[in-house]
Amino acid sequence: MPELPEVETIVRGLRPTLPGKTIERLRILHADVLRQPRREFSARLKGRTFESVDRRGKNIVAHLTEGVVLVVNLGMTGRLVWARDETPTTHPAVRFTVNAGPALVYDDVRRFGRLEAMNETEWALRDRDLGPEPLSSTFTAQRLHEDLSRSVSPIRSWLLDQRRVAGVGNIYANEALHLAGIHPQRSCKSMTEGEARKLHRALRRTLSSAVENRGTTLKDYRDASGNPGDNASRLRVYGRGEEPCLRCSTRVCRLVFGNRSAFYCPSCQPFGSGVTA
DNA sequence: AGTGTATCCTGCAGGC
DNA sequence: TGCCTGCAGGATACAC
Repeated sequence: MPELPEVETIVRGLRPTLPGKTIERLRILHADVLRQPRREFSARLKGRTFESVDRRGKNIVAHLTEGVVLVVNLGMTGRLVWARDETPTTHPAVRFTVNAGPALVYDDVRRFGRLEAMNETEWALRDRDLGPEPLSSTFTAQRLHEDLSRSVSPIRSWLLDQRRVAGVGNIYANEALHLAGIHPQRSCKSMTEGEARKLHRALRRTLSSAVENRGTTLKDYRDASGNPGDNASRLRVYGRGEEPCLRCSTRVCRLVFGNRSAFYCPSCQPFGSGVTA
């Protein structure tokens, strides 16, 4: 659910309010969202003060005093929200009581999300396994083309692999491939330099415009204040199976592989040429 | 190395 | 109304 634009929106919402807050108490209502024993999680965080909040891929990364790093991956339905009356939390899993203002609540219907408190060294190791940030200057069309040339995976599967590119999920992978005119099952190494450049541009455009629209809310996603995003109406193919392509009116197809739905326009994204390269 | 499959969970929509 | 099935934005472990 929450991909790069949604996590970025949450982080931007937390930035003005979270730093300076000290965790006074933690209540763990569902320990299965923790990646470590609950006592260790609590001991590392209790009494620490938030200093900054960042995003890495789909992870919220909060830095606290004494070198403690809180990493939150929201899974499908996770939310990190301030507990206020206008944004009721239906499935709270962890509640952080802070020294001033409302509590910070990790709420997650399906509990696929994960939280972990670690030190800087542990975080550096985790960070190293993630691919480049698609909106950063280190992510170039040339690098993308080189990386693609080493894989025989279908391009959609490759885009979802967080070790290749960090932050892309099923919605934006499908959207970017449509914008780039590339079939989701095309093999990575069949990608020409021109196609890699198109895909590079499509990824950046798709993700940055979704950030501007504060993320895509299909059902569950909410920002740190509990508000939905505005990007859902901008989706061109995701969730639009059987509906006409907004570009050419051909019926959008739905295909399942890698255990996920892929949506594409067979006319704008032909499987066609270059497949067996 | 890569892929398909199952798994962790709950909720919702659709068919009967 | 109830029951059943399939589906959902993610990550990971397993066998092959």
